[in-house]
Amino acid sequence: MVSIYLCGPTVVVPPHVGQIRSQVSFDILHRWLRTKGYKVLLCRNVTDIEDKIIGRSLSEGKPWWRITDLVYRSFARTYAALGCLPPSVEPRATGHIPEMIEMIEELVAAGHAYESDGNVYFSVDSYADYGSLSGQQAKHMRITEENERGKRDPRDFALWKRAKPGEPFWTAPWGEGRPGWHLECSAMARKYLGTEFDIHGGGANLIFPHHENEIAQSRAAGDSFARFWLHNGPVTHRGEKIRKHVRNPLAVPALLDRIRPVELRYYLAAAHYRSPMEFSVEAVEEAATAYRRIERFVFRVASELGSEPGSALPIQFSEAMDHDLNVSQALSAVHAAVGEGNAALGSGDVEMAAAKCRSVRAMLNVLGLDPMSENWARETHLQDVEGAVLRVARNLAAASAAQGDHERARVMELQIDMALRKRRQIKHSALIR
RNA sequence: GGUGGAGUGGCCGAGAGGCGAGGCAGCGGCCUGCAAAGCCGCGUACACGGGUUCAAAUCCCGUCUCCACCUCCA
Repeated sequence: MVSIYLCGPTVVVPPHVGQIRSQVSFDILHRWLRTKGYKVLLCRNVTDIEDKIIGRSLSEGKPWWRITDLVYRSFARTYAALGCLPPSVEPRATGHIPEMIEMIEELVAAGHAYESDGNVYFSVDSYADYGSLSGQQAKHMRITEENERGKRDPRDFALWKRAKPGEPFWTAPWGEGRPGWHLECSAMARKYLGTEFDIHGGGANLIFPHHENEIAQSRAAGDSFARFWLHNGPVTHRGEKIRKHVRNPLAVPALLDRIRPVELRYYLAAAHYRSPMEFSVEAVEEAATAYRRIERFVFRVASELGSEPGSALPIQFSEAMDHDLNVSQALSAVHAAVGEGNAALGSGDVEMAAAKCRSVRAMLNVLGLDPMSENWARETHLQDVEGAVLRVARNLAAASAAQGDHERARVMELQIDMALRKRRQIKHSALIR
């Protein structure tokens, strides 16, 4: 059994590509561990109370829970659309206030935290190993000047934040307020995974301060906490990090109106999870072209010979996956099998073609990219319909031409052409915006 | 200022001392009534300058450029 704590979303605005990349990366880890025969206990939190949520709530005049509810659903739909397996547990911060208060009390009792004017801070000085994950050293840290009153050390961070007038609050021994972000994860990890677990994952941007602070809190409270840390690389766009905005052109729900989810997943999966990625229209289109070749092979074999998914994986594939989830290299085994399968089809070796197809599907299944899996079925059917309509239209045009009605044939061809061009345009324009 | 990471052929993107990952695009060929699809073939790339080594994209030293983090950001 492998226990994993994965940092989930702060549900304030719908997911952007960077957040989705993180989930896809860890979904592949999840699938690979399962493939290797491990049971996986995956805990992915939802941060549903936080400054920006309160900010949106106040500026839009909606209750905070209405915003988090809507945005949570957007995340859930997006994860599902991209074929991410659901976590074993998905705890919300606001559902675990008692556990958090209990942990804060432990930290206060142990001398690692102190109360100051209704806030409770973690005392960084009290934890000797602070900085061990990120390599950050206290003496070099930049210090911001705002709101430091009440802290003994500017680096100390909040475990409990006193509510300002009009803000949502919960009642604790220190008064009315809400938990600090970092603490949520420590408390929920302990509740669902115990005091020691195998892997803690998240985006590299969380290493400092979030994960550093989690370690400090949990260890100071006596937990061993995570044995291994995995961080996925950032996604940039036009040379910069993708920022969260309510109206974000790279919000995934909007992208999915125009990009097939499976192609977005292929694109995000194809680079090594730790590499930085520069998101661009061209790169996604290239990835999509590559995926479609794989997909065509699978559909062709399935329609001609039928296909059930295989389970045997080529050794190159398994070795690549075992080597720190080298999906790029693993995909080269997929492409090799597709090429061999197509060649077998060409030479009429149906046994070989069917075998290669099983192999391809087994590999793609590990990556969550099997075109015949349930995930993509709806999309696949739509594509089938589209293909069928197109074939009929082309046949009609050809028939008209054969009967000598070239005028009519020409009109039909133009109409088909226009429809295809329109489809392409929609795909492109949406990405650029 | 500190910390972490990156610079690979037209493009995307692995690799990390010796055999040119793979994909996309391009070119040539095969197949096909044409086209599409498919198959086969075609590339001496590793930011720059030094060094180590029989051998460097890979190790060492230096330089440049870029990104992320040091803000409740995946």
